[in-house]
Amino acid sequence: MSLAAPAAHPRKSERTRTRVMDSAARVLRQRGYAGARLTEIAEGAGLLPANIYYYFESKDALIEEVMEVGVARGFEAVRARVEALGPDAPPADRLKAAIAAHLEMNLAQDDYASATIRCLGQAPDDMRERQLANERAFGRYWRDLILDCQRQGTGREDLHPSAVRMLLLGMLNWAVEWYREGDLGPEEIAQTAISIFMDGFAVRA
Amino acid sequence: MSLAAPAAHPRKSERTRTRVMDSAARVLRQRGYAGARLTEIAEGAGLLPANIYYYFESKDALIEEVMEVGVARGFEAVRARVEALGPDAPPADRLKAAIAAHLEMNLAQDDYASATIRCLGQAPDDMRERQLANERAFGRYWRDLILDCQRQGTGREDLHPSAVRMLLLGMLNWAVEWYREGDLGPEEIAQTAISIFMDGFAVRA
DNA sequence: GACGGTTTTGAATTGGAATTAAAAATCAAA
DNA sequence: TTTGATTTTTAATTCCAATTCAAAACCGTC
Repeated sequence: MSLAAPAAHPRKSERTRTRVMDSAARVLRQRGYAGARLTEIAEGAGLLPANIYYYFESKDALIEEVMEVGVARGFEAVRARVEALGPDAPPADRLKAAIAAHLEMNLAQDDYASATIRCLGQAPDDMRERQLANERAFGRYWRDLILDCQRQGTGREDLHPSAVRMLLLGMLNWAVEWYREGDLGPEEIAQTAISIFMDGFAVRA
Repeated sequence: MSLAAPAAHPRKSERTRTRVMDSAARVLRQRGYAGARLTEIAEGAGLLPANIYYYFESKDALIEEVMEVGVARGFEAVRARVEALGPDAPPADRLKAAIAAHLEMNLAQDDYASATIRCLGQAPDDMRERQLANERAFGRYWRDLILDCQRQGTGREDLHPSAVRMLLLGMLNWAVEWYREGDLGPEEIAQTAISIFMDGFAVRA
């Protein structure tokens, strides 16, 4: 009558469950997979460690659920921003929008998305496998954004599309590691990333 | 008469100590900071876990030493490749050489360098502080490579140099997370990275 | 082949964090 | 206000990996 069945309680404690996940996402973003202690997560949610087990099977189950939400939200944010351009927007604009959305999402807004990025590499093998499977649709979406540019003639065709994708996503994802609130805000960083990725650092001849 | 005093033993066991560090670097690269078990490190070096304490104060001391070597080697590889161009090489060429060296070092050659990259974000706060201090010289070197391009007119001046540096290094460092031996080798990836970073993905008008 | 220093071993010990279980408290409704 | 379900607490317990320690084994040298 409980455990890992969120829908089983139409009751009010749904709220608490969410609070636990929010706290977990924050801690995970901050400390990474292995550094995250259940005690700190519980504290952040305002309850005792043992209590978490009323809502989640295990620590790993909690983390995995956070990561699922993270992927979903990241994907949604990117897609929404891209689709908002309308169906006839040029592929290059779509790609730029995706970059901005991804970066802003991860730097400014969502602990879930950035926690997911940080934890993927640290999670145990089986968990990572499942997670990567989850992200595949997201990966395809990026791949298509890039391929559309190439097909339409605005993206260079002499570059291996999947290398392009990985390098681009690396540039964006790694920002989670170094970004701290300060002089340069997420929007400026996003614009810089777009500018470098699309036009390059070199001065045009 | 031992412990953390490598120079105290001009004896032959210097060899074993190195073997432990090599193994640690490999495991660290593979599993990350928290995922690395002393047991696995010992096994990889062909000795028992307890034996490690004959050579190192603690697990953390071992890891920290690996990371120090990692930074040093990474820096050295980049600098060597850049300096090899000679003192009059154009800044853009120097920057390109640095990118290639960094990427190839981390993807193909050195467990120490890539272990360092992976672990930095996961290490405990005090250790990370010390490590970041260590990397500062490396960071300055990259900064200068970028600034020289800008000063000389081959690097765009409308971009914030430190944002450029972080995004570039992100693109390179993240490759450690996704790269697996396969179709695309380190050299091809390096060339793609250089091409994207310098000239951009967009087709020139 | 015995001796002192060096290195390895095996068998505890420790410590921290996850997890469990059962008792208490809370709460919503009858 | 009682009652049954839901939620929280308290107090173990378990588990696992790091660490310690004292005893052995090794090794070059006299």
